[in-house]
Amino acid sequence: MRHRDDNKKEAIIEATIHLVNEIGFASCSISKIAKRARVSPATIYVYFTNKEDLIVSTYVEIKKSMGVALTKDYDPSLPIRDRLWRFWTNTFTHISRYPQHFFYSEQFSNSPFTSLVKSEELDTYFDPLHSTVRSGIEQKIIKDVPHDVLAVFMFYPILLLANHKFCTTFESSDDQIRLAFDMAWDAIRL
Amino acid sequence: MRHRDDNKKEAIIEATIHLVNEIGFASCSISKIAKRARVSPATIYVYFTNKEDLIVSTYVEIKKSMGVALTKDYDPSLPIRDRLWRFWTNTFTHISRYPQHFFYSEQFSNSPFTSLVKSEELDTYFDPLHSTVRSGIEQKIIKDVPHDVLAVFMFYPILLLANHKFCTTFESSDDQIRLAFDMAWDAIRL
Amino acid sequence: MRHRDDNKKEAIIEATIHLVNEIGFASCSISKIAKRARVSPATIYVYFTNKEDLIVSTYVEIKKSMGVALTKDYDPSLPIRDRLWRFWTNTFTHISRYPQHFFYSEQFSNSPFTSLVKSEELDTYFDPLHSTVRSGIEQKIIKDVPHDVLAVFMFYPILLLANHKFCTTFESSDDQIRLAFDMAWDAIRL
Amino acid sequence: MRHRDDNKKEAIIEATIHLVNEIGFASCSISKIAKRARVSPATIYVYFTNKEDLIVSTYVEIKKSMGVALTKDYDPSLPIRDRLWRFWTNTFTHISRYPQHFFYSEQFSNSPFTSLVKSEELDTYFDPLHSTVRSGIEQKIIKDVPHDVLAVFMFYPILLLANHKFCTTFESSDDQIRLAFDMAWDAIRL
DNA sequence: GATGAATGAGTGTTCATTCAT
DNA sequence: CATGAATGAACACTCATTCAT
Repeated sequence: MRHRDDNKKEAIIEATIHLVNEIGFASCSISKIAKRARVSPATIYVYFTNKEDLIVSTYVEIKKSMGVALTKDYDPSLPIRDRLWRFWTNTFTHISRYPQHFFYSEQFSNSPFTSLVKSEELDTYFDPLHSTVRSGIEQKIIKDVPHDVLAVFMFYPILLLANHKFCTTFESSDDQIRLAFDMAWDAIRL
Repeated sequence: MRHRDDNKKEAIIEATIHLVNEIGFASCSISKIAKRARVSPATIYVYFTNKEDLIVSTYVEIKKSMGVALTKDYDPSLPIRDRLWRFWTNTFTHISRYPQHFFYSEQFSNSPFTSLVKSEELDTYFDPLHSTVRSGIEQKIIKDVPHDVLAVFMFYPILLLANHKFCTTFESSDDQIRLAFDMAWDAIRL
Repeated sequence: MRHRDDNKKEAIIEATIHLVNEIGFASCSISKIAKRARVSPATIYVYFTNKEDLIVSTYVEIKKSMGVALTKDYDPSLPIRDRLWRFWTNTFTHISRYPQHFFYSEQFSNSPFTSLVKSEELDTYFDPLHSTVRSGIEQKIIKDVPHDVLAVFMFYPILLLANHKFCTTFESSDDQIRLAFDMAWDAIRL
Repeated sequence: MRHRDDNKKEAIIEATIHLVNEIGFASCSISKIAKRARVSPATIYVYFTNKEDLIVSTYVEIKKSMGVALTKDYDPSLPIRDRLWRFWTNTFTHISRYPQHFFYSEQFSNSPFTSLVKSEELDTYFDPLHSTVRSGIEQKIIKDVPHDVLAVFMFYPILLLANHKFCTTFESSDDQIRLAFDMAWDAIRL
């Protein structure tokens, strides 16, 4: 018996991401994905139970790798602001490197598929962010508002700035990234 | 000859918006919309040249009415911060009143259809925002960064906060709205 | 009460012929014809009971005008061969002048609509041909075979030769027309 | 994996031919063909890329088998007239055996689809005809006119005579076939 | 007479999925 | 494991025709 070919699974996921980038979510069909990944449509059903599973799994994969990238050099001994700065720049670097992954997750987040993701499964990857924010609040450095409100000013801006559909003028130069971070920091700091 | 029934066109647009809210953009088909609007699928093609036209037109309609709502009590004699505050609260009020319109435009913005909107056509509706930001910068009240970067901290946050998919804890109470505005203001003010 | 507008009826028929030439029989729809004729689809139903009627009537119109053209200078006092020669050249002249009509009738003849034409209605227009052939046989100048077999060699060749789909090399020069007539004459003469 | 069922492809082609005979080219839809062939409409797209491909392929298939039938006993050592006689009778035999194929190709030839056939692909099947005509001309037995003009008198008459829409009186008796051949021969011989 | 609105039935085609190999 | 064949259901869209004006 042959083993499951992880290359094949990965090829399918990569094909999904690229196709979504090229033709959009709605026009993305199993057969097109199969053609792009150079496998048979039936093969996709070896690795995923159905289209929904493929699309959600692809998202989860993207989010996981993003979580890993964000927190790769997490150092709880650093000051709050420096820790946040690292998250900020790591996010930018990661998005710049994998813009297609970013675009996919943007489309996914605004689709009804979102509700199918078990968020606990992903949350652990972003624990360092939560810890940092939590201690920031405890140390009276950061405003004492719910985490998701803070996220609106500290993390979503990166996604918006990196998205050329929304921000046509923003260039990911070091200067601009630092400037935007200062704005985010001004928003959340006490 | 029968005369054109504007109610019918509106019914089609409303059906589109509601369906997108219920089943999402991708699964939204002409025949489902027709059923929802209680017209024949063929009738949709009397009012719109094709599906794309229907979807884009619906978005434009939503955006226009949003623009009108935002700027309805625009008063250029007010201080910058007060003007922004009005935009902020108007947006919240409008989104709370028409959450479905809001959800539709969120999905639309993250779809490949976005590129089909002639943005100039809509821009005029949001001119007061641009003027306000511009004079804020001139008066050295607001940071001198590109408008879309400012928007990331001043306008998109409202959309995110109002979106219960992203912010599960945020309640649109007056207190919270004011608090969030303060954060936005801290981000952009000099 | 307005009178029936013959211009309008004619415009519809002309539009039908031209459209068939451009996009073919199968793709020819009432609404396209209406657009081409600059009338409303509903107007077509003022002049024709349905699509079938329109298509058959158009064919009949074409055939009638062809019959008239063929026999316009019919002179029963001329010798058989000269009479046939006039039919022959008249046909060529007419087809060259109205190639679109010719193409339409070719498509029509090979469709199941043909069976709907009351051939007697048209036959009278071609009586001179039949008389000529009949006296040719009686005078032992033409072979004594059924008229439609004679037609296969004396009349259809013109249609085929004039049809550039079948005959790519045939040029309607006087020489070639005379040469082809000689061949036809050789086939049927005793 | 299931293996491709050639019977299925043939069934689709046969269904196409028969339907065209029954209801005509224009009203022939994919779903009707599918129903006739007892397959799903989708299955047709396994074997043909689209409707056009199906229709053209069907024609090419018919033409090929006709070419083979015409030239099956081709013998270049026979006299010109005898060779032509064989083509003539072979054509008649073939058309009588497969009248539906004949009717299909007549309809096809007068449709806009004709232009899609790569004629070179088919020409080779009819090479013996061209050789025969060519040597007939060289030997000064046949008139020195373009091949397609000769075809108008030597080959198309068969199609017309066999077509009961055009020739209602012609019976495919040996006598009549021989008589018609004599007429054709008179037309082209020197 | 003339028309644009309106539609049920149909178009060609693609879909997600299953099946047999 | 891997696949091309096969399909019912759905897709966006157009059809010929009728209706109210």
